[in-house]
Amino acid sequence: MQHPSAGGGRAGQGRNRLPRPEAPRVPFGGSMYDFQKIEAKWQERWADSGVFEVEADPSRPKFYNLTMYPYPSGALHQGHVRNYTYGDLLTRYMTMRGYNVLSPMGWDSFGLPAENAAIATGVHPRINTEKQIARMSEQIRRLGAMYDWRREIASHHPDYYRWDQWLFLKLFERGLAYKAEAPVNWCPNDQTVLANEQVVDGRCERCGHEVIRRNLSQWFFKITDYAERLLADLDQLEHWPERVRVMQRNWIGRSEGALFTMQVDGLDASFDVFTTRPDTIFGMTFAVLAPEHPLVDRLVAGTEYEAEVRAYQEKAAKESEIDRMAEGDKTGVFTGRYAVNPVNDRRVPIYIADYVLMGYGTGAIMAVPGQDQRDWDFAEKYGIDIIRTVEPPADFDGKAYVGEGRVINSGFLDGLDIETAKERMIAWLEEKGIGRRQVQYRLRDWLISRQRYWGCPIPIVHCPDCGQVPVPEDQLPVELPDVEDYAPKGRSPLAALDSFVNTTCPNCGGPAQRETDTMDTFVDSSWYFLRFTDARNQDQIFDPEKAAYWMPVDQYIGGIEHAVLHLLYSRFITKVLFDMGLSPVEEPFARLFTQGMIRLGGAKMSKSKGNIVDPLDLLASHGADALRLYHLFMGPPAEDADWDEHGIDGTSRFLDRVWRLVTGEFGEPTDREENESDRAVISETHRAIKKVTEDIERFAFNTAVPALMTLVNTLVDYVRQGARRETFDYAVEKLLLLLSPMAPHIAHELWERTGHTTMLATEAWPEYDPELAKLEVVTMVIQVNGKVRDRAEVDASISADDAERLALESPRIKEWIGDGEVKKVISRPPRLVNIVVG
RNA sequence: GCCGGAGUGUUGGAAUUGGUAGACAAGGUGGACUCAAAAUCCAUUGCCCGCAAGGGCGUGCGGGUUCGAGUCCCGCCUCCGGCACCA
Repeated sequence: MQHPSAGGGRAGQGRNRLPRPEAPRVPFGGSMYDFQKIEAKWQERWADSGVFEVEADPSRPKFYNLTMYPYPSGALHQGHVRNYTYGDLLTRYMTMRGYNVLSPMGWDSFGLPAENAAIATGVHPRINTEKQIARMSEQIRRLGAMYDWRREIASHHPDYYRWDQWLFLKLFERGLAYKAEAPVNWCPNDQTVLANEQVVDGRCERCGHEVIRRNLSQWFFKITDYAERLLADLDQLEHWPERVRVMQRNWIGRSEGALFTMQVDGLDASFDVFTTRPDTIFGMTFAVLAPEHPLVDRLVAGTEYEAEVRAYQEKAAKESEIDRMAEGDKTGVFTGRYAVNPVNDRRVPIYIADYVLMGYGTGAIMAVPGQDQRDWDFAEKYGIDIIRTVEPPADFDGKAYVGEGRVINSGFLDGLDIETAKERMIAWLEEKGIGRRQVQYRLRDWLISRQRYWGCPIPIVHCPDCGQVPVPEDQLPVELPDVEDYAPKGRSPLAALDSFVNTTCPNCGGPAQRETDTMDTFVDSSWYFLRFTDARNQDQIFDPEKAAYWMPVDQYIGGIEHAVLHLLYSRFITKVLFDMGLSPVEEPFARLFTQGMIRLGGAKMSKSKGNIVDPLDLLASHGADALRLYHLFMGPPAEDADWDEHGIDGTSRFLDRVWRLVTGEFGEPTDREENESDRAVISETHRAIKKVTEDIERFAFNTAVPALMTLVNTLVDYVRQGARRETFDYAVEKLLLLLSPMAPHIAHELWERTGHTTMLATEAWPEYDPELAKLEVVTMVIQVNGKVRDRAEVDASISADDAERLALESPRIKEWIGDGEVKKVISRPPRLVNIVVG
């Protein structure tokens, strides 16, 4: 079973496994160039040249350009095309700018689709996966997207996942990986547990099935230890989209408040509560425990309330998240016990209710209906007292009051503003030793074990005597064995394989059993960008020196769907590796770009909806350059875009015009004297260089393409009207340089056909001359009272006075002024003069 | 509910700092070429009035600031996304 990159050969080795379709396209007239042939030719040349194969070289400026590595589904879709088109444009552009550009590609190749296919067909996921990888890498090559394929990685390969296991052991050593029993999210369809991040609206992020809650013993990564750093460092990520940072901030969910202990009246028991409103403790009229709270049993054992409480607990346990939230109306039951409010010794009833979640804070709350709408709803329903501790405004007619105001009914806090009262109360709690200041996060630990086959085995041995024993590093990788039956039965298929499970304890040598769960595939992807810096290293996860040169990723491009999944996990793991002294950076991705989705008829393209526009068909009918160019042209890269079936015809026509322009079909230039029209062409060429360069820098590819179209339209007119050879050749040369990152095949072919012996990809990006780029003559608008009434062609360097004079002399303007009085003239040469008439 | 983003021709979109609204495409219409069609080329294409010259209106809605607002401010509406019984 050959790893896709095994042998370390050049990209050429795997090429052309799929036959290139014959050009079935109805060409636009007889002049259509043979893009199929040209694409094949240049893809081979680029691969053979090794231009995009790079090494760390501290003497040169680096640019690490990364697109999110794909799951090898076997079929390239438009989202991939958009992604790789943007990425490749930058690879080529930055290469021409003189950077040492690292652009690697790999495969996120563990995961459920391959395994589910295996269950259906009986074919081993490895066989399927590697077939898909071969197909997809071929398809990516056909886009003309260039990568350093020598660095190709695939997460299902033991050379890769042994470092997943190594990483796991390092986290285990540091106390950042632990196994614990907890209520977890279980997807009955995928037959596995899920991390919180992988549950969306109570449903499995993958398959959409409703998730249920189960108490299971699972492996976690302690990402909560890094909550504060993950939150604080978001501020440094100024080149990330604001909305991704907001999503992560929301997800981490930091809140400040106080934690304090309440005694249960008449029982030697207490429980802690967290509140963000310590200023309102005097208003507490009841307390609520989550149904799963461990204290509940003791509260009700042997009392008349026991039966009802147990019934409620069972009901809550059975309900899915969706059911719980759908109910709207708050429910709960009284436990028959009272807690003592520490600030005034008031006895308050203790309820259990499912609106209090075991997973957040302490799983118990003080309830202050006067200042909390949820508590108000509950108090109203169960007839519990309501005490306001913040004075609402006179005109307030709502229920719970959560706004600003003066504190009332609160003993020593009365009269204070809320903020001061909070501080005062925290100080009081600390002084009395019953509470303290507390920062609480919404973020939970990352549940990383999965009860599925096609993933990285967790390198732990369970020994009856020694407990959890890590597999020694020199015994890695723990290889994923072949199994007969992939179907999950509530536990990993590996558990059925005695030869895998039964082993000896690395510690005492006694009989022991292997952990049979596999790791979440997001573990694989949380450090792959570091592996790319040193992908073939057999001795280390990566060489820190190489990582020091390449990291951080300068530009990361991918979908928004990973805003709080992959992008949060990667930040966490990078910080851990930083703390271990391996990663040179704490933040892996300096710049992040999240591309919009491609839709068709307003809906996301998907196989199930049957609204797929297959890029492979377009590669055959219009070619890679036209396809790439249309993706660039479609709209702002960050925004969703609707696929227009005619759109690619437009970019295809454009390329055809370029071809005919350069090959002389619109006319041949001549050797004549230079005149005004030649200087205008030079000037426009420089403006195009300026525009395209600036637009690429600001990720405005959708306006960079029109800049080239405009230049081409001008050059077509120019050559038809009799171009001067020297000027024409100059403009065409710049045009091809500018076009090369966007439509590389045609640009390279025409570069060669215009007599260049160098490879376009390694030419320097053109510079523009600001003087030449200036317009000599511009259209100045003349307004009267803000309305355009006349226009004049003026010298671009016209003075304000001259512009004003010219405007006032215009016969049409004179007419508009009539006998009105000119009160003011605003002269903004050379664009505009506005005459204010009273 | 809280937070973030967006509303511009028939369509995708452009207008980077307040200064010609609609670049560039797509689609439409008319024409040239052709036996015909495709392709290509030319013209035209925001709405209304007008034979024309020209004029009026126009960037979700209502106000405001300004000589001048798609752009800035205030108040709404609609859509998209995130978080949400998180104490």
